[in-house]
Amino acid sequence: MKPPMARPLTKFVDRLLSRSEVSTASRKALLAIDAPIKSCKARWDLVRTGQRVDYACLVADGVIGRSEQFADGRRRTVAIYVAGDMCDLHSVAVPAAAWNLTALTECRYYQVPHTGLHACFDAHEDVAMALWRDTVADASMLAKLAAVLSGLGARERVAHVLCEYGIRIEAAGLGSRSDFPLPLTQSQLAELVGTTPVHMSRIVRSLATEAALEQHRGNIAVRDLAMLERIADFDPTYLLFRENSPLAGRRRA
Amino acid sequence: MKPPMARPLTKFVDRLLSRSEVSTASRKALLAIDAPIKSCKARWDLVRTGQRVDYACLVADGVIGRSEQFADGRRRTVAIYVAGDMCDLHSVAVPAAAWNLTALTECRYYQVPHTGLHACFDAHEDVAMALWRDTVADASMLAKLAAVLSGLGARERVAHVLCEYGIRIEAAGLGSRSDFPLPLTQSQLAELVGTTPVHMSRIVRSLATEAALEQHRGNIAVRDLAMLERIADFDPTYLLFRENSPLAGRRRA
DNA sequence: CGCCCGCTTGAGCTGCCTCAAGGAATGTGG
DNA sequence: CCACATTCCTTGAGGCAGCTCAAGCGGGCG
Repeated sequence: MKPPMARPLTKFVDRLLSRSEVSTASRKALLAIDAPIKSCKARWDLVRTGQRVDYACLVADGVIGRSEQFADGRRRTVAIYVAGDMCDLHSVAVPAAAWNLTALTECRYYQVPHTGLHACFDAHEDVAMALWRDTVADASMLAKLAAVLSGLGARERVAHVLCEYGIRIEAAGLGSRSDFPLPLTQSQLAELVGTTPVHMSRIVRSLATEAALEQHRGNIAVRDLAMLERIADFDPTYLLFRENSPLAGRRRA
Repeated sequence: MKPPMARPLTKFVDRLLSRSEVSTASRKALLAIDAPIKSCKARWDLVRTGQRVDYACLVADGVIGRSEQFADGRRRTVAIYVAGDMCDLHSVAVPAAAWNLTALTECRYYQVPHTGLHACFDAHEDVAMALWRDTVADASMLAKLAAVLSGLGARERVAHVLCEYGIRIEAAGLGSRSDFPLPLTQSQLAELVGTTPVHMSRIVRSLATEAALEQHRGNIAVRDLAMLERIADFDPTYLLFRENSPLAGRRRA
């Protein structure tokens, strides 16, 4: 099996470009970074709370979740990352993790050395801003999730997560927002939206009729996207895509 | 009334130092930034969604909340900031706000020009890292809140918020974690922990007996802090204070 | 004084959780 | 190829945490 792309950071650079301007020189520097690729099975912890890392994980394939664990062992997922996402970019600034990264599906990922990122960061001011901006986007998604968790009912929360995921998948070029792969288990989704697996099942059923969801072997097709977005009260502004992008938000007078 | 300190960023620099190392030269540069001070009454929106700003708000006095608004007008608060916090540091990287900043009490705050921060950021590498690190800490609190909101009951959520707030107040030198000012309304707290004001009232009562809380004119005294922390399953690691700090976490084998 | 705002208390309703069991799909060993 | 385990989804029934609606109460302030 040959590597999926010659330059590990290709997809990540695309991601940065969806939010920031980055000069050609800076892009070259980023693409020059080399990073070993790893793979792991579902349920594997890539990083554990307290662990000190000297690389950041760039998802190449599969879905990775960031979770917090309570004393009794229960976990809650607070973010999910797909191909092209650098799921612990923050680790460059804070090497001792205060979170867990877990493979939610079988995964491949690059271990991008901090040294490489740091060098780019120092040498190219626009890279520093782009990385910072991406960190902010990540935080913005967390803030949104917190708001959604505290303010909406379970059905609306699920709808919201689906909307966000769809757009991000589209941004990553892995599908369209109305038809995309979603290789997660209902239990895993439940852990993300703060419900139980049982209730999740009922919600999915109800959304399936209301927004005309169709599921086929790990994929989701949304026939009535407008309805889904209305249920979720969804506005993609918080994803911080560039204003000229078709993915940017439109609402808010 | 004379200004509370000659250099607007004094407290902010202290804040940075609680998480990062910053050289004396860099500190001087930060302290040299000048910023106008403003004041406003409770309920005032300092920044609204969609607004474009060229300054960041540094809290001098009072409490400011970051909130997300739903289509029906309901708001949920996802973060609160006290004196010394730069509550939209992110705006340096993302000038178009995707959030609201609202004064929860009467407030004074500095409008710190982005240009000044940007200049420091460019000239001093350690400032860039420190700012990034603070952004990450902010995100870490959001992640924690999301986890707490989705995983704990209302009573536990309130306990958690109190623990976090207490430590942050202590870090800011405004009180101790077991006796601190909390000038927020029960309705405002409810908005932060995702409950209703009515239920908030009952929770406060129950915590008051369990963890021996005492309230006296806008202040809270926690007689049984250990109990409160146990209820909340609280571990301050996620606040990312320096490891040698008395505020850093200890748990997690 | 009277108004408004924040807190409290009560009573009834409901969204969601819990517990429990059964079924489909996939994998594993004999 | 079949017996069996495991994982995931589904469905039902009962219970509770927390919401809603409604009313009363105290304090600050015009």
